[in-house]
Amino acid sequence: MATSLGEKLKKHRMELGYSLDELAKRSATSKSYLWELENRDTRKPSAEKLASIAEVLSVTTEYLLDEKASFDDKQIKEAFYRKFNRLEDDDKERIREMIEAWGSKK
Amino acid sequence: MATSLGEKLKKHRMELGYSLDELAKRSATSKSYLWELENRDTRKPSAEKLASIAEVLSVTTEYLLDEKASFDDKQIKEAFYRKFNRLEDDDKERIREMIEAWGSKK
DNA sequence: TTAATTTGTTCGCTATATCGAACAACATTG
DNA sequence: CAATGTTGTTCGATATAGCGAACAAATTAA
Repeated sequence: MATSLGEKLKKHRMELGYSLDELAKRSATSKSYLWELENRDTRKPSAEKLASIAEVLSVTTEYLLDEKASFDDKQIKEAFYRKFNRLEDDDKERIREMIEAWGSKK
Repeated sequence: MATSLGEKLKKHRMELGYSLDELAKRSATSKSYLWELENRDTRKPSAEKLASIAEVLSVTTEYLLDEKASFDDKQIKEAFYRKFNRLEDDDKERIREMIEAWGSKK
């Protein structure tokens, strides 16, 4: 199952239906460099770039980097939380309230 | 509490009682580059390097990268996380959608 | 069909990541 | 004290990260 960084990037990008250009715009990268990351396994992106891409793809950098890592729920949840954490404070608060309310409705 | 990458690296290295040279040998880096990472905040290490260092320091790359992250955030995160996970599936989905939407506004 | 638009690919250039080796400051030992 | 070892610091050299723009292939519009 050992999937390379490039394969993972491509897979998750396609799953979201993004073109290289689209992903480049959403993350802090360029189309051409994304292509290199996907197709040339000699590339070593900076932590910043990779984190930026990982966020858009809703995965963790750990998952992207680890050749052996499989894409399980933990990865998704971690990424989910990180996304939540980047919201503005009052947006966070509203989400918390919802979770609170829905969590006790049963 | 905004701690820079350099400050965090130094702090955790010292806590382990490692010299620059020692950390360089244990991770896949050089002494001189470690010094630059700690003292010049213009450096942007590759994901590989950072992951290697993070592993030796027993911290995550996410923690190292996120200027705002502090250790005590973790408990809060865990609690929130568990609560969210206990929701029903479609409630989870709605929350996810909101985070997605609010996260990409602006 | 052809024209226009969207995608993926290549290429050359500049900035910088990263190293080894030299140097400085300081501690330790005899 | 001098000698030796251990840290931290600086610097020049090299490889490559990462970009924009040009090009090619595919898709959609007309």
